[in-house]
Amino acid sequence: MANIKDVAERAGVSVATVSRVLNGRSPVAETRERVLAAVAELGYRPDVVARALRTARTRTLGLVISDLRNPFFTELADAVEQEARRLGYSLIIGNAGESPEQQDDHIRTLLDRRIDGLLVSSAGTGSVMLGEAVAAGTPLVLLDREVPGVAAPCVRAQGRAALTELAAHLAALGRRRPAVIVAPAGTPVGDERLESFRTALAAHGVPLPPERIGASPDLRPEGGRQVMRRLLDLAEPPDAVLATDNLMALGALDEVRARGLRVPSDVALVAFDDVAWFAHLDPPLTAVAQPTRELGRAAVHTLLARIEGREAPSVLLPAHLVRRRSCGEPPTG
Amino acid sequence: MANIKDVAERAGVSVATVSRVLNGRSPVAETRERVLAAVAELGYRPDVVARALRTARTRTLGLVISDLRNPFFTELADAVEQEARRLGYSLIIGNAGESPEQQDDHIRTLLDRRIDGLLVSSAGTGSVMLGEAVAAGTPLVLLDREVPGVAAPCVRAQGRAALTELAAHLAALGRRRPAVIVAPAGTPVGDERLESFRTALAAHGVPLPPERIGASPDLRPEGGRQVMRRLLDLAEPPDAVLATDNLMALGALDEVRARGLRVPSDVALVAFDDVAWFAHLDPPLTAVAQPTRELGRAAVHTLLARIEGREAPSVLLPAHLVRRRSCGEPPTG
DNA sequence: CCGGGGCGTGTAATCGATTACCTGACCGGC
DNA sequence: GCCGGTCAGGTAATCGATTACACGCCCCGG
Repeated sequence: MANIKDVAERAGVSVATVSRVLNGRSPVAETRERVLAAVAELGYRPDVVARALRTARTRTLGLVISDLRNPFFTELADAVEQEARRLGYSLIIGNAGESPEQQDDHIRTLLDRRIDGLLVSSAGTGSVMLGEAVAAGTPLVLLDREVPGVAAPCVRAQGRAALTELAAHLAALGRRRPAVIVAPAGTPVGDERLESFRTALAAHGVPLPPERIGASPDLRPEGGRQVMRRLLDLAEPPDAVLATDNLMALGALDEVRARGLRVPSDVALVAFDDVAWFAHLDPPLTAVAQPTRELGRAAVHTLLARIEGREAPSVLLPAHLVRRRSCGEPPTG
Repeated sequence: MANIKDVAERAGVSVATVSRVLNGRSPVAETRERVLAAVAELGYRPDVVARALRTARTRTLGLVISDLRNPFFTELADAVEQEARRLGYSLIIGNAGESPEQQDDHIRTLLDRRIDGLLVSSAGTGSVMLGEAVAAGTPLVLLDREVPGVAAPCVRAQGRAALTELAAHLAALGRRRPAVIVAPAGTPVGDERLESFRTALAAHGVPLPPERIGASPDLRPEGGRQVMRRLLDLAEPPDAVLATDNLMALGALDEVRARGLRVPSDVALVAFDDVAWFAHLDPPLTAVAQPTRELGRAAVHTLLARIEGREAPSVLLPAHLVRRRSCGEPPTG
C-alpha cells in the first residue's frame, strides 16, 4: 500500500507538500495538480492510524448500547451510526446486554482505542467506567438514560406531551381503570413516564392507584407478562395497560391472549417505543413513538459539540402518540 | 494520560523494558515487579493507536451488514461482536441498508482504517469494493450471502435439512398446495432455499408449480405482502406459504389478515429466520431457525484463520425447524 | 585466567502521517 | 539597487509504541 513518501517521490515534492495539498493548505495550482495526479496513479489513501497518532484524533466515536437486541435501541444505534458517518466519523458499537459489567468492559476498550467521544445508553446505574471516562476527559453524552452522579449532557425523549394525549385518548374511549407496567425500580426514565402519565390522567379525573402500577423485574417480555398476570388477577382488573417498554408490552400481550382475552375489547394495550413490527401485530399496537432518528442526530451533534469544547446542554425531544387499534378506536385515516 | 516513557522513568528502566514486560518477554522478576508497580500507580494503558501503527495490526474487525434493522441481522451482528470481543478484537459495524453504494462506502472507510479483516453480508451482488478489498489483500469472509466472482470463504446456514423436515411437516398436515415467497431474483441464498424446498416436496409427491413461486421486489414487509396478494388471488390459492425472509413473512401475514382469512386454518405460514418476536405473534409462527450465534462464531474464527494466513474453507451450518402453530399443529410440548 | 555463550537491558530506528520552523525566490517601494 | 515582505515548499521533530542490534555482565568450561 502506497504511503505519503511514495506519493511525494512520484510527484517530485516533499511529504510536507503532499500533506498540505491533501489537507487543503497553501500549495499553488501546478504543484497541487502533480500531487493529485500521483495520488490517483498510486491509489494512495492516507493511513488513518498514523494520522490519529499524530493528531490525537481518531475520528471514531464509541456507542455503548444497553440492549442492542431491543428493536428500539437497534434503530437508535442505526440512527447514530448514520449521522456519525455523515459527519466523517466511524462508530464502534458495543452491546451491554443490560449488564453493567459488560458495559464497563466496553467503555474500557473504547477508551483504550482513544475514541474521540463516547455515547452511552447506560445499563443500570452503577457504572464505574462512566466516572472514569469523564475523569479521563473523554467527551461523554448519555443517550436515553440519565445516570445519577455522572456529569454529562443527556439526549432523550420527553414523553409528557404524548402521555397527555394518551390520557385524553383513553378517557375519550371510556377507559377508566388504567394500569402501568414500569421498568425495574430505580430506572429514571420509567419513573418519569409514570409520573407524566399519572398527572395527565388526573387532569381527566382518572386515578392511578398503587395496585395498578407494577414494576417488572426486567426489561424483557417475561417480566411484562408477570406484571400483566398480577394486574389481570386484581378484583378490579384494569381496562387499559401502558407498558413503558416495547418488550414488556409483548409479554403483556402474551398473557392477555393466554387467558383467552382480547385486545382491545377486554383490555387496551399501549406501549412505549414504536418499533416497526408493532404495526404487524394483531391488533396493531398504539404506541408512544420516540423520535429515534432525531435522537440519534442530536446525540451525535451534542457529542461533537463537547469534542470541540463547546457548551452542550441536555436535549429533550418530544415523543408523540401513534394511534392504532389496540385501544379500541378505528385507525385514523 | 501517562505514556510508556512516564512508566519507564518511574520504574527506572528504559521504554524497551516496559514494552517487554507488558508483552510478556524476557525481564527478570524484580524488574518486572517495578514496572508493573509503575504501571499500576500511573494507571498506564498502552496507546492502541501507536501500537497499531508500529505493528500494522489494529485488532479491529469490520462488519458490513446488509440490513441492521432486520432482526435476523441484528442478532447476527451481536453474535459476531461478542465473539470478536472475546478474542480481543473490536468491531466496527456498518449498516448498508440493502444499498450496494452504502456498502461500498462502508468498506472503503473500513479499509482506510486498516482493519485486520472484513466480514460482509453483501447487499446486492455488484460491489466494486469487495473486489478491491481482496485485491488490497484484506482478509475477507462473506456472511450469510455468497457473492459470485468474489474469492472468499462464506459462512452461512444450510437450509436443506430444515426444509426437508418442513416438507414432511406440511405433508403430514395434509397441505398439498405449497407456495414460496422468494427474495428478489439473483439472490443466491433465496434460490438455494427454493430448490431445497422443491426437492423436499417432490419426495412427498407434492409439486411446486411456477405460479406458486413469487419473487418479492425487495426484502421488506411490503414486498412480501404484494406477493401474497398475487398468491391468494390464484384460482387455486396455496394452502401453505413459505417466506424466505422474516420481514417478507410479516407482510404476507398482513395480507392474510386484511382479507379476513386466518392462519393456519385458511393458509399455513412459515418463515425463514426465527426472530425472537415470532413467538409473540398470533399465531406463533413456525420458522426455519438459523444458528445465529454459531454463525457469528464461525465467521469470526474463519476470518481470524485468514488473518493468520491459515487456510479457511467455507462453513455451512444446518438450520432447523421450529414448530409453532402457524401450520395448524398444536405446539409440541 | 581467559574466552565465549546466554541473558537482561538500553539505544535508536521505525511505522506514516502532521506541522513548526526555516530557506530562498520573487516582487515592489524608496 | 537594496531591503523587507510574502509565500511556496523543504527539513526535521513529533506522536507512542515495538523491536533489531549492541552492550555488558555473569558464569562456566578449558
